[in-house]
Amino acid sequence: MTVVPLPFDPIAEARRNWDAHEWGATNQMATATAITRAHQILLRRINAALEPLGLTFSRFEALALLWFSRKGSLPLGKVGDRLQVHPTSVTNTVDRLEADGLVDRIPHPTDRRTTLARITPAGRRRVVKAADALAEIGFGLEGMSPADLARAEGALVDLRREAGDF
Amino acid sequence: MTVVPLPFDPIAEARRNWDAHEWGATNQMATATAITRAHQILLRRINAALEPLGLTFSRFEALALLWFSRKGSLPLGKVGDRLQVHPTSVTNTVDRLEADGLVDRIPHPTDRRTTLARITPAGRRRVVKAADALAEIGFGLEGMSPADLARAEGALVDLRREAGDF
DNA sequence: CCACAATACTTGGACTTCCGACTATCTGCC
DNA sequence: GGCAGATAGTCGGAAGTCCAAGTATTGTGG
Repeated sequence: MTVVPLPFDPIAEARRNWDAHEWGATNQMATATAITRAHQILLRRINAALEPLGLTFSRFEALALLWFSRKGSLPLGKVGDRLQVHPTSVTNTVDRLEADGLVDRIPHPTDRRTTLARITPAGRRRVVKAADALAEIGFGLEGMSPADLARAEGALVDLRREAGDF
Repeated sequence: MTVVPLPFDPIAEARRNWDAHEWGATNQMATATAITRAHQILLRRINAALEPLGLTFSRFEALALLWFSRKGSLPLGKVGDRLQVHPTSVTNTVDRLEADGLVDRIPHPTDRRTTLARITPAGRRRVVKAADALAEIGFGLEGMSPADLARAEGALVDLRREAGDF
């Protein structure tokens, strides 16, 4: 992908245009754009760091969740709730992790509707390597000062809470 | 999608686990997760608001960019630079906008390699409606206070700049 | 106790994004 | 002038996300 620095901040530019046309909600527009761009940057860097390990960010998130879980397994639905993704995305993610032998599906002991995803020993080894790789690149956020990290995280708490993230 | 509030902040939880395993870069991990979740929330709300208009967020961004441009047209490459997306994504987006009659492709007057995307009158009408719809929902950021909007935007400036956004 | 509703997951389809590879065109330097 | 390399865009394929719909199982109210 071409990475050619622009001679100006595109968000400041958008702000001017937005105000000129009196479209309203300019501050929200600017913040939404900033979050979108930040996410694009993050995801590209993180996925690039995980690519040699045969993982993507979403697979890593799922794997880390299982790794942190007490029994090393969780119902697929719980995984979706925690990662805030659609059930079909969980199916897809677990399919791929299972194909790579990092996870397996086992039946729930009492509820036959439910399937558990369980991290395998290979999965545990892989997720540790991936965590190292991500820590190595500072999760793609090396451009941010500690103060900015805290500011960004804090500013987004209310949005996540109001949206039902917790 | 199921939206079941969790009884705790998953990021605080991840922070504890991360620290317990001494994986490093905990602050970056937390911020990266917050940005990822915020983006998921945003994108869902914005696309839901645009769906009745037959648009998606990426198509809207491209359309708005053309609408703001002086001549109502831009080379496809410029669109990609401004939106920070891959050239193939621009091809895809413009294909769909063109199929809906909101944009057309015209040759560059002097450089025959280059194709311009030009917004049509229908495109101009549509983008105004879409901007109204997005302002109506505050770009999906109604959960954030004005102070938090500014904090988030400010905290992400360095990341964008360092990544070549401008 | 049994029909109806809710829950858990999967399948198929649409959309966006990226990468690698390819064609066409322009630019620069010998 | 002409060839090598850069630039612009497209195509095919892989991956992620979502929605709508379908199957299987569990829960519940009359």
